[in-house]
Amino acid sequence: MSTQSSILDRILLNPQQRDAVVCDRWPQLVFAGAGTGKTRVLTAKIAYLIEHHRVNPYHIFAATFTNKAAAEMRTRVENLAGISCAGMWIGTFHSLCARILRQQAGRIGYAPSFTIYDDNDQMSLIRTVMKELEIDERTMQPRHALNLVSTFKNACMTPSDCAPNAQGYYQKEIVRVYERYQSRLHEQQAMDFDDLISNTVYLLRRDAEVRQRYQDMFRYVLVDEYQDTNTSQSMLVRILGGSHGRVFVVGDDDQSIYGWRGAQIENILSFEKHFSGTTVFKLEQNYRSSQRILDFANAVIGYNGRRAAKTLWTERTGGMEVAVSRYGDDRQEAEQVVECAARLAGTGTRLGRMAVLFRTNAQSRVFEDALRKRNMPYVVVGGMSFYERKEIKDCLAYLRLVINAKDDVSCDRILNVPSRGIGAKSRDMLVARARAAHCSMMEAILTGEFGEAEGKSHKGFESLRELFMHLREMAQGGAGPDAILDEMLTLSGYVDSLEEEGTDEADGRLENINELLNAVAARRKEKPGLTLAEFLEEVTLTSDIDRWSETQDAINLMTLHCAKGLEFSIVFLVGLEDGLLPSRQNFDDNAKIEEECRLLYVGCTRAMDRLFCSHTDQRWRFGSLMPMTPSRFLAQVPETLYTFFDHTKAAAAYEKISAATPHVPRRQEREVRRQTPREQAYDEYSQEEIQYRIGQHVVHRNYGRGKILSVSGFGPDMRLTILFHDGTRKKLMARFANLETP
DNA sequence: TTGTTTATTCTTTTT
DNA sequence: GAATAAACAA
Repeated sequence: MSTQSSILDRILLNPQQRDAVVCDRWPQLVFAGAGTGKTRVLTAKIAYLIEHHRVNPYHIFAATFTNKAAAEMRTRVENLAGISCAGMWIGTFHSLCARILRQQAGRIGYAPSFTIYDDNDQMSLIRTVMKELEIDERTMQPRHALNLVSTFKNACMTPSDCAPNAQGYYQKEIVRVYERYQSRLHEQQAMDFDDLISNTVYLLRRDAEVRQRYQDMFRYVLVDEYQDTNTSQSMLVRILGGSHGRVFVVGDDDQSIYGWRGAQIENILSFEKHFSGTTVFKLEQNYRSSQRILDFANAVIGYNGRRAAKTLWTERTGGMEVAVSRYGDDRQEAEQVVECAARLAGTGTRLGRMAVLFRTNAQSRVFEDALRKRNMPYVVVGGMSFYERKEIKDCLAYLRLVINAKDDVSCDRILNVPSRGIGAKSRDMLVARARAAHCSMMEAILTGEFGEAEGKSHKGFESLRELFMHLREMAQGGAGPDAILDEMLTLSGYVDSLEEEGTDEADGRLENINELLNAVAARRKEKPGLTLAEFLEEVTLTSDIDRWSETQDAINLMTLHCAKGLEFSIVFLVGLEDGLLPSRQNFDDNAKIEEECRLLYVGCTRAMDRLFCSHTDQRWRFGSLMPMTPSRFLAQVPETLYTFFDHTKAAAAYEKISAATPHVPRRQEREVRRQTPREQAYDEYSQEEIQYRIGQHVVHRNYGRGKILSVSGFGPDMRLTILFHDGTRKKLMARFANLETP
């Protein structure tokens, strides 16, 4: 790092960005509209502090919402300031808090190796709690209970804080569930996502010594996406940064889309109230999108009333028109979007720079089908991630139990997987024994507490005891996660039982397990000292988007939420219909409708060069065709800001959009995503696949003439529902039905 | 106790 | 239509 060159010479900043970076009057708030260089300012600020103000990197606390954003910040600071950021406090709120809590676990009655429960684990726990309290799932939905518990925690309210405010039977029951849920978590040495934040806040509030320590340590507190912070997160920022006031937050109220997760848009709108003497900056020059796209996006967000005043502008005047298309149904929508993408790929835009964005994960399916049909490579980001699969969760549960024998949720999960003759009855007996001995299920197994249980289950318990004795010994002996996982897979019989099954599904699972082994090994290579505990924490706190990178040349399919913070040359915004965007579930509440509008705005502002919006007349939902109307957000965009294409009126309109996008011969492209054996089976089958359509008339040799009501599945799994002339309705496997067309 | 069939609810969005 | 839970058979 040369002494005469300043950070400001090495990074290009406009006057507003520069003002924010060099400002030394704290606290500071930056309103950064979409595509205005938010990350650039944040990283420049850190580099500037380190280099110009000679701030020790370890005195900086920088929080983001995704690991991806954190990793990006890290590497950019490293490049800019020419230092290594290893060990620096740059991370997500959750991982930074986990780090503090592991250092201080003893102070709040936890072991440093506490387990982190994800959404799935939370659900299992709340279910067992409700069962214990004898609350019927029909009177209280576990999902709803969990949401309320989460709301309490986000506001840093303990069960005893809630109790006095609880009115009526239902609320009192909820508090009872919360109380029991929380004590079970503690007994099992586990914390859920919300606990990571709220327990840190409790710790810092209660323990003056610890508080002092971290306040001294974190002399600068920086936060990205401040509009997404919830109450506990803003409390944390206030505790850490409030005393010295050196707080720097960046955000955009127009991109607040996590209200449903407790985010308080008020945190950014009234930041100045909490932090007196705040200097406010506004970044309004957009470097991402063309003028046409920006105009369209601005019109969309204009639907909302309450906003911090700002006007985005760009030097990229003109650009291609925004297209709004109407399609007959979702299948047509998918086919045409894919066709359009293929054409554009032929004119030079790489598929990796295109994205299809939708409101719900379920919408990805039609696009996957359409893309697969054309042999085009695609990546689905989010949705059911690798680490959410059953077999992977099972493996992780085993590993968690090795570290933390108090984890009953994990024990429950693997107790009889693979089956060892321990059914519901034996399980209940184990739980009863454990409770009598004041210990956890696994602890009871390890001490042989299952006693003289007769028959099959005794053998099962005994094998579990041996397995875990062995694995725990390995872990204590310093064995790495890869070795422990490998040993567990063979000794538990997990692999054997899958191999025995021999079905395509079991093969797929085995393959996934293999991939997990590879992932652990790879991670271990990158970071040789990686402990089992660290690996598990990494896995639970890492999401699908964190691993996403644009290097693959495949079109990206993801939800609007997932797309935040990303940019693409070409964006297809699909399913812009009332009930979907805005979601029907948010119809009742105006604040929620406004959040849906912001969601659409986020989607529009992802596009750099071209934006294609679409809606359909009919869409398959819940297994039947539902009539749809265009989104109310589209209705208020002036028609001059886009070109409308009606694809329901057959060829004429279609020709028009074809002309708009130059035609190129279809290219055969290889799918980047690895195919599972199951998918290969489908592909092989589809070579000779017979096409069936809804409404098609067919003849069956036993049942006679009939009409196809619905088609489900594809390949060898394709099923047909057929209404026969005698009025009977039958569901048949297409490949066995031997249908003829009359 | 296990594996199969039937009934039910469900879809927002995720660290 | 799909995934899951309860119900049922073996």
